Amino acid sequence: MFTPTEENYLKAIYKLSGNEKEFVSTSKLAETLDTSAASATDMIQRLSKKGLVHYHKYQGVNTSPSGEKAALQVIRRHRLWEVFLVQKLKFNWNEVHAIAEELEHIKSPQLIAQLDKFLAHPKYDPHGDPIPDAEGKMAPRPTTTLNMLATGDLGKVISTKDSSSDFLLFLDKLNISLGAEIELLDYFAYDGTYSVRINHGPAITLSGKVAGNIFIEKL
Amino acid sequence: MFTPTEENYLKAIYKLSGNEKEFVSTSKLAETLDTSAASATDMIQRLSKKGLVHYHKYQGVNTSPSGEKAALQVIRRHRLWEVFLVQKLKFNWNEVHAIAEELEHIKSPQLIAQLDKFLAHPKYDPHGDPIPDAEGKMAPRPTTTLNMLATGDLGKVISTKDSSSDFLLFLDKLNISLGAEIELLDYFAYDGTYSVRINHGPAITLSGKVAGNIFIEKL
DNA sequence: AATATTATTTAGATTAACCTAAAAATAAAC
DNA sequence: GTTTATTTTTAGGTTAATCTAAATAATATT
Repeated sequence: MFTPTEENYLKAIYKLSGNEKEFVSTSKLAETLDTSAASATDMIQRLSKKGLVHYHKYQGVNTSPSGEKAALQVIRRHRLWEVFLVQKLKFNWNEVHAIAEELEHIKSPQLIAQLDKFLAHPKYDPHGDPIPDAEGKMAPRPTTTLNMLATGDLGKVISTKDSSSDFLLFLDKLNISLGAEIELLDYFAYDGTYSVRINHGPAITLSGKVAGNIFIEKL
Repeated sequence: MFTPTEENYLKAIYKLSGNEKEFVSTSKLAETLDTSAASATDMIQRLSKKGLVHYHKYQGVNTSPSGEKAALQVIRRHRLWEVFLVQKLKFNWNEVHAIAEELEHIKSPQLIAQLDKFLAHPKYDPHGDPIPDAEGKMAPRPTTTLNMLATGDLGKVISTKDSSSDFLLFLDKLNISLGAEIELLDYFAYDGTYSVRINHGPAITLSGKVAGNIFIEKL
């Protein structure tokens, strides 16, 4: 079907282009995949020839319907493996991404079907990201981040926007996990920081960057 | 460390050279790995330069100590994944080999350590083959096959010599699984077949080929 | 609007893993 | 013990995925 590299490009293009199906620039894609712009151009052209992406020279790329379908399969596999690693193998949520990056390229449909069954058909991965079903359908990603709340609002952490190991370890240190309740006490325009209470604990300060990477369901 | 292809070659060389550490011919290796003799020579020379095999032009190859260690790690990963697939994901023993061939190349030592723990440190895979521990040590492979028993002997099935899907499905049909008790009733020199009783059931006939691929512990 | 800067693509090379065909070495046959 | 057949190696080429450097297009600046 597809090589692991092709799958990685499709996934990255799909994710970067977002809900609005915006066109993704070669440089953005190359940076995401930690490769050169020349390599990205090369692969984009290969994917374009296979009809997996829409490509306009110098303008950017987009997944085509078939490319999106392929990307969603990779994302499904990735997220199911992450659930397995955390729930069954007892990994911490910051350790699973790199391993799932490898596991996601094993394409046996039976394997994924049985894994999904074994995990009791999970709907979200350990970072709160929705898992596409076998047809590629999944729950919408949340849109509200902690920094969008008004002073005095109470919210529940439902997913992380950044799932880098560093960020997740930092959240661990702050005792912020999925399901945690966060009350926004105050906003300081001067340095863009937030004063919050986590699980009804003492007031602490969060940077704007951190607050912008925590998806919240308003309560 | 090693590419998946390098690992496949090391594993094949290790297995083909057996307990006696015999030298393996290029053609045998190429046939096993379903590739050309030229490709095999190519890879043998690469592995030799890296000190992973002992190689004498036109004579054959052998794993060196470092090559053997690498091969045992791959075999360990392969067999652990097979246990997972059968015990946890409920695959039949004939379906797991191909999938484990892919999973075995994921090298995260943490992943394997946690998987091993999750599976409660299994000593044997679903075909009865011993699983090397983290240091590469494992139980010896059995030596007695069903066709070595004497008339009237009773034995227990402890592993399969051939683990091809076809053979395993055939054993399923005969109701022969690991742990089954087999009594050798008679041997017919004329066509090399055996009359046996499986789990104290009715007498049936097995070919010499089948009898030679079933490892037995004499009871 | 012309020029400078940045982004993108093309050109040309490299590496791993393969292939076929030809050459060389070993083993088998007469 | 030559000759023939087989096995193995070498030579040369291909594809996927990468790279750097050069060329071209798009964007920003003055």
